[in-house]
Amino acid sequence: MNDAAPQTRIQRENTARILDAALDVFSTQGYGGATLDQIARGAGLSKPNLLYYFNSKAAIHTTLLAGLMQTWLDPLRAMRRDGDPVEEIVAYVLRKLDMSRIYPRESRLFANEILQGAPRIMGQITGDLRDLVDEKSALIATWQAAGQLAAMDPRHLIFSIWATTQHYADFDVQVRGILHPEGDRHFDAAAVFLADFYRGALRPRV
Amino acid sequence: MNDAAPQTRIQRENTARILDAALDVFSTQGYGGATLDQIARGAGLSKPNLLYYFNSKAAIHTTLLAGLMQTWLDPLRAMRRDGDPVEEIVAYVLRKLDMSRIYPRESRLFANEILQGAPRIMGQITGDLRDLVDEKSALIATWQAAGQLAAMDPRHLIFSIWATTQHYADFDVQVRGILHPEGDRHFDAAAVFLADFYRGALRPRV
Amino acid sequence: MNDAAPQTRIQRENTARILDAALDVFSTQGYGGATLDQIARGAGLSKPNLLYYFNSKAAIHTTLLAGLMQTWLDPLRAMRRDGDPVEEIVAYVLRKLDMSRIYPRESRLFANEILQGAPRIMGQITGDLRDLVDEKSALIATWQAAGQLAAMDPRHLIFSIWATTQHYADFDVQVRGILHPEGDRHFDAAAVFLADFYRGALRPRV
Amino acid sequence: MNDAAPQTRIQRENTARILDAALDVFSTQGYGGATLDQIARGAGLSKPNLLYYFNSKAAIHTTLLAGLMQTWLDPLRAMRRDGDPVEEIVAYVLRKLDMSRIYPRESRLFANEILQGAPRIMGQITGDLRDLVDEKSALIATWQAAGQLAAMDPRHLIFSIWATTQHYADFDVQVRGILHPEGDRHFDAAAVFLADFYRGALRPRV
DNA sequence: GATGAATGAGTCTTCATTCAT
DNA sequence: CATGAATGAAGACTCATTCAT
Repeated sequence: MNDAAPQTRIQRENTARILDAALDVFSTQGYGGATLDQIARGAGLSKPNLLYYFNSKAAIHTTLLAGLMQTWLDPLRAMRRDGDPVEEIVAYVLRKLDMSRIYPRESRLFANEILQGAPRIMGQITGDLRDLVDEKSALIATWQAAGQLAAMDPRHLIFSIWATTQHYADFDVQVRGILHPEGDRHFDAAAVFLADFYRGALRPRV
Repeated sequence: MNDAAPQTRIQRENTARILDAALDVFSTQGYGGATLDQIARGAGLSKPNLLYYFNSKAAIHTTLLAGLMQTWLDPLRAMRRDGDPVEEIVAYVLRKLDMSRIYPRESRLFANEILQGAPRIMGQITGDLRDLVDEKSALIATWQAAGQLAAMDPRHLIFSIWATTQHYADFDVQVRGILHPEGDRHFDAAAVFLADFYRGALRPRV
Repeated sequence: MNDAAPQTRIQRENTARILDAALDVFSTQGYGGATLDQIARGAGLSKPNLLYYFNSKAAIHTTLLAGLMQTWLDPLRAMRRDGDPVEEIVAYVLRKLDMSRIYPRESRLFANEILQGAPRIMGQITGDLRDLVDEKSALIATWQAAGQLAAMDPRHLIFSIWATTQHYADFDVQVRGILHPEGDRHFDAAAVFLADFYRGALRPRV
Repeated sequence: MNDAAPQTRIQRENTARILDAALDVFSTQGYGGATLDQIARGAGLSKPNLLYYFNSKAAIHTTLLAGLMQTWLDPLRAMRRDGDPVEEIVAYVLRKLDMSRIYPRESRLFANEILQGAPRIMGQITGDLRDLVDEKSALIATWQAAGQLAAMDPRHLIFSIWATTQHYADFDVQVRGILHPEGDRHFDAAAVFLADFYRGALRPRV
């Protein structure tokens, strides 16, 4: 039963509960550290029943990763040529930060996969991801050539955006441990900081 | 037998080989995904012999983490009040980037620990680490008040430095997958980028 | 639902398909190695539906074995007192060989059962089978006493017939592996060989 | 620990006990029907300890089959050109029968493997085994051409010898169920029968 | 200091079977 | 008649750890 789309209501529900529980576990324990027991418990299902919906531990993990990359690229894809370059990039930063706020577990799942050497998504990295980065880097270079943006390596600029925004999801406990606890309000502070920060760094130097 | 200091030469060597192998394994597999077999194989020792040096899997992991935090803070600790604030911070960025180049496994070990919720080092985070961040944030705030630095939240600034520099260690395979392969030369490009980038962002706005 | 006779056409068909698929699986995997999944797949039914027709794995196996013994004895039963003894026995050999050609899976099912110690059909062996062998052995002894057949232990003679003829079903892959592939033509060669062979061995020595 | 030859005394002993127990189980239950629990119990070891000696269920089975084919071919290999052809073949028959008496479990293991389609030893069948059969068939043909042996297909003759002799191992429970119980004495009767039988069938017809 | 031997507790997965619809 | 859903028990195999030598 790992075909196409789920059919019945129960299937849809259980599949969703499994993926949700699996996201919890994989994103914190990593693939090797996760156990089906934890996932089954989290989903409120017996282990064999869980395996009735997904044939293996790997299948669950694969399913989670499958949709991830595309969702992950959406904010960058949405960066457009028209409009002010600096604001276009700042908007991208803020969209990406929003992803970290809304989907922190997905971010950590992704981070775990990369830390392990990306055994399952290397293809997507050197494929879709690299292509998109190449394309957007060219766009940024155009802006820079036009003097609308400070000169700097576009790829490393993109890396910096990923790093600074994902940090708030991946290193969440550290961030919270250092900032005196304030719920999720630090995301607003982060947004303010990052917007200022990137505006400062990106504005063309005279 | 993880008391005091190792005695004989063989003991010192084996302890070192175990920690080195363990660093390989824990940093890529995470704690749960790592096995003593992998570590023993990497160290060229039998599993029982490995447990002669460290009483348990947890003991090896703990030993690795123990020294880590201090080493990790050194570059920040070295940030001094005297000298030009912008350059002082840029120097810190570059020191930190160097850490990622020289100790990528340590960086990944740390990232893994945080991703898992920092169960073993939460104390150090809300202790030494927070204290140091508080202290250096105050220093940065002083500089800002003196108009020597653009105004921005000092803690989030520090987060951004951690994020952008550790990215080159933690997301190494992604970075290499996107940049067309060029050995370790991208660290130089990263240094140039980050120096420019931070100078641009930090210089006081008129 | 393994009572009386099947009722509807669909029931008859499905029962037949199940038994056919089960014969495939049990005869090659043995009882323990067979799974209901394999059988259900072979029959084109869902597992629960399969268990609607037969209450258990054991029930299917039992049903298969039940009819088997009688069919298996028919060729021997057909051996008659009248006619030439040598040709009567040769005719039995050829009938038995035909069984191996037409019902190789049944032969292998039987062989599997015996290899496992005949846990389910020991009763039939020491009952019907032994009785029939006793009866036909007496007949053969009569022929031998009359000088119409070379003297030899009648029971071991019967064993030899079973062995040589069933070999072509039970060790089919070995036979085909040694003879260079030639479809099913080797059964004709086997018939010629066995007829000659038994005539030579059985004819009274002067 | 499935390398080369066992080293220590304990290893030798346990390896032997495992293989002995495994032979019991595989030869009656087939590969799929056998469980490591049964084998471990038979060997007087815990299951993990058993897997310390052989890495997997398949490894035990492979080890058992590995030596088998060669041992199985020895009696045929020993058939020599010199001496009386009929007696040479009869001697082969009796050697082969002896194998069934002394190594009945090995015979059943082999039979099980063939019944399942020889998935693991097909290579040896179409290799060594076929080569040897080709060679000895040529020898038999020579004898027949010289008028020292009745004319008949040599390969089917060899099949008949395998069939009649292995029958006493593979169908042991059936043989014993039909013959009124008499310990192992029926092997002597079988030897007498088969010697007579093959002499009668093989002697050249006038 | 080092290794062979052993194991209890898990971990993933399969299987025969049941139940509700 | 038939299938989706569920499961307890077992099966193969792994793992951290222990013990004796």
